[in-house]
Amino acid sequence: MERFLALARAIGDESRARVLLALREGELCLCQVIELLALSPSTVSRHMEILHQAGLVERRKQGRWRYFRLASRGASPMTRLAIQWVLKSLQGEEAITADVRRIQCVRGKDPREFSSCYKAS
Amino acid sequence: MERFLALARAIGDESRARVLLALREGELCLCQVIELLALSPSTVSRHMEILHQAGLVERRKQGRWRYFRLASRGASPMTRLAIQWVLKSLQGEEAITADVRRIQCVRGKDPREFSSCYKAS
DNA sequence: CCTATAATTCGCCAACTATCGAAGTATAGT
DNA sequence: ACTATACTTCGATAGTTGGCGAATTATAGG
Repeated sequence: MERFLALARAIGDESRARVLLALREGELCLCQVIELLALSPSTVSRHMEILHQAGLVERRKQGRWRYFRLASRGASPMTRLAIQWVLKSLQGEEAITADVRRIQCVRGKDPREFSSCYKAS
Repeated sequence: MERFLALARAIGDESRARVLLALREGELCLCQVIELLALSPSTVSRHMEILHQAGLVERRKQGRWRYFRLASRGASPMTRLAIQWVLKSLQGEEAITADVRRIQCVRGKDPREFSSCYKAS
């Protein structure tokens, strides 16, 4: 029950829900999420910690960067149900498609390249 | 997006999640839910209002009693996905099966009969 | 009418949450 | 070593949430 409530509460925040949808297209590092949400690094770090604690995202560290991706293989059934629910429910939402568009230009790029990329859009 | 967040937040509370699972077996009136959760009437009334605002439950008034049931036919796809998610995720949880057992004795009965029924278990 | 029961509304309080900025850690490049 | 960038941790603060009891409304039955 506690695990389920942690999932629901992690999802029930607009910023975190947006991150989950953004991660559907592939992993992002923290600084990319910071740009996406336009929140302070400390706040975003906390959001990602909550998503990780709930089991919704997996993390890896590479050099200076911390990358996040949706939990998938290896995740518990309850976690996978939660991810499927949020993806299915929010797919097509205007706020989400706008995020996907804005984040397009930094997908897969080396973090050192995209610093000026967001300012344009 | 707001509607989705309201769904997630409504579900992300232990008492409200328990109510949703209890309603799976059929409608309950407020006083039955009060007994089930062992919380004050005002608190439970507020919980049910939140579930109703989110679209998760429908209400009807009959005499002195306010009955609640899961939203089903007529509910939006987003709402139905949320209900399916919580039912699927929590089915079999110990806390839930205990609730189902405790509430068995008042299912369908006239509310005037079940006042002493809970005290036994 | 009067009473009892069911439910709602309101105001209060304690606990939790989202946010920030400041300070600290970690890593890469010079 | 020094600097710059990425990230984390901590403390403060404003806002939200969940709980209660008291007061109110609604309905049923003497």
